[in-house]
Amino acid sequence: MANDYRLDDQVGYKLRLATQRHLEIFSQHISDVTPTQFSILARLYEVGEISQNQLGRLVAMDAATTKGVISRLLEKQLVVARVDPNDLRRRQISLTDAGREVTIASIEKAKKITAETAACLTERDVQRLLALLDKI
Amino acid sequence: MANDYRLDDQVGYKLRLATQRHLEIFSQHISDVTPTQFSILARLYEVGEISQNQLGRLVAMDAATTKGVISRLLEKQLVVARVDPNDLRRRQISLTDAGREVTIASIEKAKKITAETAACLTERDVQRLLALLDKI
DNA sequence: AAATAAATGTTTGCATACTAATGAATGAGG
DNA sequence: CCTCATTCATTAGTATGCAAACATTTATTT
Repeated sequence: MANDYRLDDQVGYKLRLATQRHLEIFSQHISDVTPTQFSILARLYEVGEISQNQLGRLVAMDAATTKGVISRLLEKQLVVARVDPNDLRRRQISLTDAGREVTIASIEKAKKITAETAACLTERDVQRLLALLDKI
Repeated sequence: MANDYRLDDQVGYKLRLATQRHLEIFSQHISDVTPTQFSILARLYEVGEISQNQLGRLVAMDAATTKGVISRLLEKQLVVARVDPNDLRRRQISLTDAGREVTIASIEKAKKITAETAACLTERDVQRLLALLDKI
């Protein structure tokens, strides 16, 4: 029966709504970069200079998506790219000074974002949610 | 300190990964419509003929996004649109016979998708996850 | 060494998704 | 009846995100 199917109770639908809500909170706190761009910056801050595709893999983005995100970060002069002399296929990406500043400042704000997103949840709820999302 | 921030432990990041995984599972089972298109179809199946914008609101999409989704469903001839004679601004949307068939068939598949997405979760986990996502 | 395979990055095309601006139609109040 | 705010739909612009096709470079195999 198709009549006992409730869209509102589906995991995929709820995931979209939760993501929607989170993106809204994000943009209220951080306006200079998008969530996706922030992921790249935060990861780059963790690992230092690294090739473009490898960086993309570290944040679970495919090469085409990564290309676009990096292009926009290059335009904003938050990162720089240079060809790897040891492997001419690779573009090594690294943070600029401005990029490092934005990243550090954003990380502080991101902590508030995570807190606000999970405002209705207890600490245990958050851990539980992360664990459940992990299993998917 | 920015050093105690772990991207991998953030709700937003995990939401993106979980959504990614779910979209992959979805496309493996249902190839004729996208998850977004399916949401529209499923809701339309529930409520019957309704105006385009109102339908969009019922699945939490803004007018611009709804417009694109409906256009593609019209091209596939799964829905039809007619101007509401009582309000010339409105486009009333409804399922075609083909659309109804696709919707019913997809709902059956969607049940499997939800099951597979939550394969690593117990029934209680799923309920808990839905409740947690709801709170966000 | 030559042929083959694999990895890296780019481009194009399609589908979401949001903001802002626009135009048409409606309804409420004066 | 007329104005004005609101609603509805569309359009343009920006940003993800994926798949597929491609060129370049590197690694492997024969």
